[in-house]
Amino acid sequence: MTETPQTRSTDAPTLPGQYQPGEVEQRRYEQWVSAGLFEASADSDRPPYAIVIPPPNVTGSLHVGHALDHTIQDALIRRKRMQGFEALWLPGMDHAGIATQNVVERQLAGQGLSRHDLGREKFVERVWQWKAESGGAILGQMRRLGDSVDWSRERFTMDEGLSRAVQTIFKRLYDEGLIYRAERIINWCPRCLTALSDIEVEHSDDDGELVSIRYGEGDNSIVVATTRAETMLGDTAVAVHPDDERYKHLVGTEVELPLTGRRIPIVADAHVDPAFGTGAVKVTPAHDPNDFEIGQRHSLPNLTIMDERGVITAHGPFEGLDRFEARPAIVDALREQGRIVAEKRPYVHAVGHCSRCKTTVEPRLSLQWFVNTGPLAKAAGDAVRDGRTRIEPAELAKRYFAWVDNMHDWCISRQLWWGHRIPVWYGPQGEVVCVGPDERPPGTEEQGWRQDEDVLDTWFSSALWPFSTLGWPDDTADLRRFYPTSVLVTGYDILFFWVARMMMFGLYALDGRQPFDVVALHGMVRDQFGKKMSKSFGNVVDPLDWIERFGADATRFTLARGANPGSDVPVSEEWCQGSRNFCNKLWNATRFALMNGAHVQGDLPDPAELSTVDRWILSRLRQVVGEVDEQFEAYEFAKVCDTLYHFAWDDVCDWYVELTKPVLAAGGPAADATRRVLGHVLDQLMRLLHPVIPFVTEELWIALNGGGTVVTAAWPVADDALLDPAAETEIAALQKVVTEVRRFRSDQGLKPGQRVAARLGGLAGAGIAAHEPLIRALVRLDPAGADFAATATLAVSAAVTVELDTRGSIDVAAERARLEKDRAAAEKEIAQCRGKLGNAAFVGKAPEAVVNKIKDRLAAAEADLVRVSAALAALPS
RNA sequence: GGGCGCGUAGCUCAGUGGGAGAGCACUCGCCUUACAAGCGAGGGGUCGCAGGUUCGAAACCUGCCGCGCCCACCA
Repeated sequence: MTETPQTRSTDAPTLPGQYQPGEVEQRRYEQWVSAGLFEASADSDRPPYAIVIPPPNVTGSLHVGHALDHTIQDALIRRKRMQGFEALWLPGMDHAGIATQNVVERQLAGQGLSRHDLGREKFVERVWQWKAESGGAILGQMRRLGDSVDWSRERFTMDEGLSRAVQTIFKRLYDEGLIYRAERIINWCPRCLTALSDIEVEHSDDDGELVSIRYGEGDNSIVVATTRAETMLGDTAVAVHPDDERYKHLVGTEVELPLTGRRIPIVADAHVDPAFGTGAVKVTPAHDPNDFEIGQRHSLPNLTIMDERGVITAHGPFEGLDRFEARPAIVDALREQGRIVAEKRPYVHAVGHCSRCKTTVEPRLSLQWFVNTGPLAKAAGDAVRDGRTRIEPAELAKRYFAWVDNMHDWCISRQLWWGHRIPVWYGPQGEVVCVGPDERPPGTEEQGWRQDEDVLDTWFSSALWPFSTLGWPDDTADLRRFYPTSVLVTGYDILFFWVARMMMFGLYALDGRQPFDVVALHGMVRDQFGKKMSKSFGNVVDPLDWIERFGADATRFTLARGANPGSDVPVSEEWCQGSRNFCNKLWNATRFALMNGAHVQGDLPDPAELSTVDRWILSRLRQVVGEVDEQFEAYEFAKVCDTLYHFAWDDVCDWYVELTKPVLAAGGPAADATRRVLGHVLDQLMRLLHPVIPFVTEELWIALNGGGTVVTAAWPVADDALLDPAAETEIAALQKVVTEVRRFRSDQGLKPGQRVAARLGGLAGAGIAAHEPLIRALVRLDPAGADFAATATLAVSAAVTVELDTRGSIDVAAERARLEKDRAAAEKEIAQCRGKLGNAAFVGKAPEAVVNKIKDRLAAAEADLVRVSAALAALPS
């Protein structure tokens, strides 16, 4: 890429000709932090506005999805801060139990070590080391992004205070019977060697094979269908539906289980679907959740035939085989005995995988801790139903309800070392004691007491985040002031993982007070074709890379500009370049202002003393402030960006700045007034854009104001006194003339610099007579002299005509083609409007405003037709 | 299997009952003294298909086709 700065020697700039973000950003960020601008106070009298950051995992560095998440939060926080709220954005990180442990275990594996080689204590020490490195990198990235977080309140889920919160709520739930220990079938990862909750399991459709196996002999035999033949070693029954006539005579009898010699009963259970397979199900209570339920109902033994690594432990020829080796081996053995009745392969069915390592999950019977989610989930659902918490966009609330209304109990114990250890001690006499945060263990190891080896699911501590970070369980000033937090910003992908659980625990711990008033959900960052980012695809964006090349502002603007509520955000390098260009546009507009002596000085002049052009831009500004406010309140960040982009680029740069040039050049009081308006408009524009692109706006705002900081400058207020419809109409008419003349010049190949003598007619009729000098300046028209010889007459509107002396022949054919196109368009419009107005049903039923609009359109089209026809007739042949 | 959503310009997406839009890409012309990371002008869409409701449908309803996501213990 060759991007050579081009600075003109004729410039005497206050600012360099191009915006260089790198230099500005780091300097400004350090200034903001050292000035304490991001620190919130718990005892100011401003209204509170608080956001707790979704704590990034300490598993690595921030990706572009975090950059999106942070940009949105920072924009919300910065705007509220400017609006005079006591704005707290609380930063922190998550220990991310299984994920982080996996990262460190992989590092160890690189050295040929396992965590067991180090032992629990050393291993945990090692993870803390990793946390320090990774966490440091993350904090650095947040600074580069410009996150206006309160660093004095940074938290980590394994801080002492947060660990106390964990222990406190565990004890409370335990004492109330909402946490219990039970032997259940849970999701087990044979590679991570730990239990997983339902949501840590991803289902995918995998190829398997469905085999039908004959159990027993002759008339008393029964055929079962299964995709998991290897578990037959652990079968303790066969189940059929109670109403299934085919098998009624067999219920209560026993069959011999092949390969084992064991005899197992045939039971009737309503769970069985008679229409599926053979209508008979092998029952393996220790290795299948449904079978476990059946086993419970029929008092069947639970026969475990696999160890924690998925290796067969049942005595016999298959002992020692991995579960995936055992399956074909057992099918082969059964086939040799002639017991395979039918095979169907491939048979596609849903299989669960560990969300961390993708290993196929094994249902496993084991003793684990659970949260009884019933009452908690009910409360979490109700809080959204009754509006205490609002989900944005509202459509996603359906997913939330579907989840909380059907929640299973939550398995919270993990056979890991990195995390909050379960605060339960077991005594020599079988005692079980849950220890509260300020209590001592009930006895020593020497006395035969030992603490539960397991740690808690990482989501247990993150579920407390909105209040543990504010000091709960203590009644702190922060908690009183900032809870409930104002809004939670996160991706829809963790609506269940995290949001629902924060709702459950927040409502429980704080007596029905919701953890946040609003949940604002955004989507995932994708590439420019809407494809998911993945390393194998090579389309992953590193936010730091963009920040270095285009600036943090450009990166943020690119993300915010794609952020429609709840939907995915496509980004590309080209778009980021466009954002960088936008920042540069702002830079140069300000540079122009400063070069012309425009900066912020006192209050605006009275509107009566201002030119139409000045009143027009102020009116536009007023409208933009209103729109942006609405869009911010609706979390429509893409629209905020779009509105401001077009206001800045189209209205301010392309029109207002161009219109001010002749005025400024002329000097005098008019120029003074315009300078003040230009300074004001840019000042307000920087404020409006500051939440999204904080750095460049700070730099330019300071340049315009001669000091201070936009970080705490007041957010613009929509002032109706600035609305000026008359000025807007006038400038629209002016724009039409200018555009039309430019169109002609372009079509005719007239060089942009070439001056043309012209006579403008009908400006007074259009109410823009006063703007004639501006129009002439913008399209380089000179007054017509004595030797004026019109070679083209442009009919710009019904009123306005422009006669041009091009001193040469014009391209008549091109102009005719253009006019005929216009005529066709006008005729079509006329026919359409007349059709409508001739329709009695339309005129009778449509609202009057709509009918009037059609009438106006018809009148305009008719006038257009007259004008175009006249122009056509006037064309030389 | 259940649920949700999407299909509008080459690409990514706004638009949700009354004249088809934006950014990027594309074409043409320009170093016009803020900005070539720029300026001006322009081309391009029977709004997935088929019915229906309505004076009027890109939008509302039904069906179909195509795509995506979430949830799920049918072996």
